[in-house]
Amino acid sequence: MAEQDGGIKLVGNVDVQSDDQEENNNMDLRRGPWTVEEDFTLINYIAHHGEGRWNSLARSAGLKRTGKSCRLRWLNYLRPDVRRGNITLEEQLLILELHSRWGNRWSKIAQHLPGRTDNEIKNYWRTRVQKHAKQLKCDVNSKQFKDTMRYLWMPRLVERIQAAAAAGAAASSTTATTTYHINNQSNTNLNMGHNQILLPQPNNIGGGVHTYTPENSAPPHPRNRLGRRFLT
DNA sequence: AAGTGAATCAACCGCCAGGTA
DNA sequence: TTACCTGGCGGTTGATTCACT
Repeated sequence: MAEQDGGIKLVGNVDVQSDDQEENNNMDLRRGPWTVEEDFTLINYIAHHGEGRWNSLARSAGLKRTGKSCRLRWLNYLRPDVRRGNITLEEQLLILELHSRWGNRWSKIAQHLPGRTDNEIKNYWRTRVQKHAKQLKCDVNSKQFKDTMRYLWMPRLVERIQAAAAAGAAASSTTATTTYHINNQSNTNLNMGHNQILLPQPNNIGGGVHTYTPENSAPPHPRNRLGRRFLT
C-alpha cells in the first residue's frame, strides 16, 4: 500500500509483472472505491469497444485499474441489466433451493437470478442465511440446518409468495405482472415437496449499447442504497 | 446527542483452469 | 511439454450505515 488519494489507495505489483515498464506502470494503480469519472470512462469504453480482454481494456481506456478490477466493477455494478434493491421473496426461495443443489456455486446460482450478481447472492447468503445458522447454533452445512431450510423456511417463503400474489391479484386485476409464476407456466421447475414454484430463465445479458457522459446523463446506478458512491 | 456493535455490500485477494506461444 | 497470461470464481476484508442503548 503506497499512498492514499482521497480515500483511493495506490498500489504497486498487482498481479504478475513481467518487465520493469509494466512494474512502473502499476506503481500508480488505483484501488478502493471507483469514482464517477472512472465509471463513465469504463462505461463509454465498453459501449464503443465491447467487454473482454480486461487488462488491455484497462490500459486502452486509460484507467489506472487492474483488468480484474474493471471486470468486477462492470459485472457487479455498471452493467445496464444489473438489478438493485432488496432480494425478493422469490429470489430468496430460489437462492435457498439452488444452494441446496449446488452449494457455494455463486456464479451458477446467479445465472438463474436475472440481474443479480454472484457477489450479491454471496453477500446475501453470508449475511442473512449464515446468521440464522448461527442463531440456531448449527453449521450452515449441517443436516439440521438444511432440514430447517427445506421443511420450514422454504414452505414459509412459498406461502408468503402465494399470499403476496393473491393480494396483488386482488388489488389489481389488470396491470399486475410478475416475473415469477407459481404452478402455471413452463420454465425451470423446482420441486419443493408439496409446493412447486416455476422459475424464469436468465435474461439476456448485455443488451443495447449506451453512451454516457457526465454532462448529459446519469450513470445507471448513481448511488447505492446506503448513499455510498462516487468519490470525486 | 453520542457511543457502540451489528449489518451491509463494494472491492480486493488468492487460487485455478483454459488458452496460447 | 512448459511457461506465461488472462479471466473467472469463491472467500475475505474493510468502510459505511443502521439500529439500539
